[in-house]
Amino acid sequence: MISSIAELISDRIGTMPAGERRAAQTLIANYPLTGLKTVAEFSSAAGVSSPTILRFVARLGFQNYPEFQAALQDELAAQLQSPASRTLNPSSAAGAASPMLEATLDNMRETFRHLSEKQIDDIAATLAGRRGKTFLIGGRFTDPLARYMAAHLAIIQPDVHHLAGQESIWRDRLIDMGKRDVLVTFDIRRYQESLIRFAEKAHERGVQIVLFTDQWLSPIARFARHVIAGRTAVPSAWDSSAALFVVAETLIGAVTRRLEAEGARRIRDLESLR
Amino acid sequence: MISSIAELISDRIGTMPAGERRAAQTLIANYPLTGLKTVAEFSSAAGVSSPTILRFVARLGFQNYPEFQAALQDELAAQLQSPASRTLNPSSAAGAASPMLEATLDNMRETFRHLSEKQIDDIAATLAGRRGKTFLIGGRFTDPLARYMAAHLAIIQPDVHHLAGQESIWRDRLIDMGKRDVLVTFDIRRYQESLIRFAEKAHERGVQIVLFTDQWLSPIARFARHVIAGRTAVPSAWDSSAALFVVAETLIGAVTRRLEAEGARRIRDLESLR
DNA sequence: GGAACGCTGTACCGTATGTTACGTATTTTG
DNA sequence: CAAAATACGTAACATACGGTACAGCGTTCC
Repeated sequence: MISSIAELISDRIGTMPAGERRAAQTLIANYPLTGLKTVAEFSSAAGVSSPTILRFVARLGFQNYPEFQAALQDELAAQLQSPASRTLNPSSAAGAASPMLEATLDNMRETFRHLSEKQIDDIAATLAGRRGKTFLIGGRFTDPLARYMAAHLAIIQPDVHHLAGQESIWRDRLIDMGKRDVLVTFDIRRYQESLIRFAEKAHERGVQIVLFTDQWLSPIARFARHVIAGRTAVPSAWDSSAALFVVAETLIGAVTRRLEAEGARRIRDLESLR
Repeated sequence: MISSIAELISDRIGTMPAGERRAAQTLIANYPLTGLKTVAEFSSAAGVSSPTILRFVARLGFQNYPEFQAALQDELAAQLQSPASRTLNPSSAAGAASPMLEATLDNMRETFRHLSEKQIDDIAATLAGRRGKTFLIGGRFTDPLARYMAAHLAIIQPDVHHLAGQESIWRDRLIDMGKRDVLVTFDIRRYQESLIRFAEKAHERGVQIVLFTDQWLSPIARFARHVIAGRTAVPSAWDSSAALFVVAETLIGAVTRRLEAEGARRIRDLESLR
């Protein structure tokens, strides 16, 4: 059963030629506003010509463009009058449609339920307040998270390093690490021996360790100053790092806020370098 | 402070003559839809003549009718993009311990609302069904997402490559790309010139492009076979890639399920290598 | 490799739309 | 009560909007 135009589009988008597909994608991207504008605006937004837009709406079954717009407006009217209908849409939005999404959302709520604001603040203070260096490292699947965090932190403060590549390469960096430094580690099942060894050595040198792990806690938790335990279970062959990702983003935001005063100048300097 | 047009109207409705007041009332009655229709429709709905409508919008401070409609559309766009502001009372926000988390959860729901299951399936089929190679690339902040996806896909199928490092290095890889290959690109604001150029060249070689972008669509959308538009707005100095991350995980899961039959042997082989 | 097909954009057309001028009705004020 | 001012609608106008014909191009299928 196809009730909305959006569904109609995603149903037929596969059978459309390239140009019309671009039209469909731009419309879906911020639905339904683009469809309420003029043909010329729609076409230039999609990067195609006007006739392509008209052929697109014709393919959807509308006689002409105004009829298409009227349908969009009717849909919008129904939506605005009963906001509940949007959350309760049984076909696409509802829970059962994407169990993956639902599980992920649950994971995040659960993760943050066990994560107090004070904890976030403390960790942000650790990352923002220190005078030493920040190192980030991750495991096989979590290394991208370390990179993501490093990419942001490196902009707002100096001496942020992501440790990549061979294990032997990190080990040599240990010599640079001391009590004033922080090591942010990502490690979820299966926990990697090499990471554990490295974290332990860093800990012995007095490095403060911030650990992102799953709810079963990597062995690194023994050495860690701060531990963030995210939920990872989803109906998939793989574990999900999404909850940890969101915590990482939250932390990036918190650190940024703390450094805003001193960091603003730094960001301005960076902008001027471009 | 008057922020919305509705407020502006109720502010000035007292000083309006009878005809314009009727126009104002019919517009408020089912706001803002009547204002998006034509002057003739608006006027007949209000039971007045066309010029009265035009005088009405002129009194509100707009130069002409299209300008008035554009303002309404902008307002609507802002409203539709942040569903939280409508369902959640911004002042109360009892459950919202972390506004960052709430915004992120909203982003995900909103992202998946615009993303049909069929679309995911189509993209998964593209990634799983091809006989060619898969390349992944990302921008400054999204490159970790490309890495994350590559780390998983590389396990369940051969010829998965993450493109990293200098632009000149990717460009040389273009020579390996052809019609049977797929390029997964991550690009959010600010869109990177180098990525756009690269995607365009790949497109010219017949490579199928799967694009992860934000709701404003990277220019790469013009060349893309599939476009995933994720919501990125959060109360932070940075944009959030969390929604795209979850889509990536969902896609990884979908591809894995598709390859399970043929891929099972491969995974067994990998296990035995450890 | 050639031919047929389908897709896309350019250029043009008719028309519906927003806009304006003007005359009439209605209200307001002295 | 008269006269002026304001408000409103009818009708004519110009613009720009949606729609169409056609040619070029790429793609696919013999």
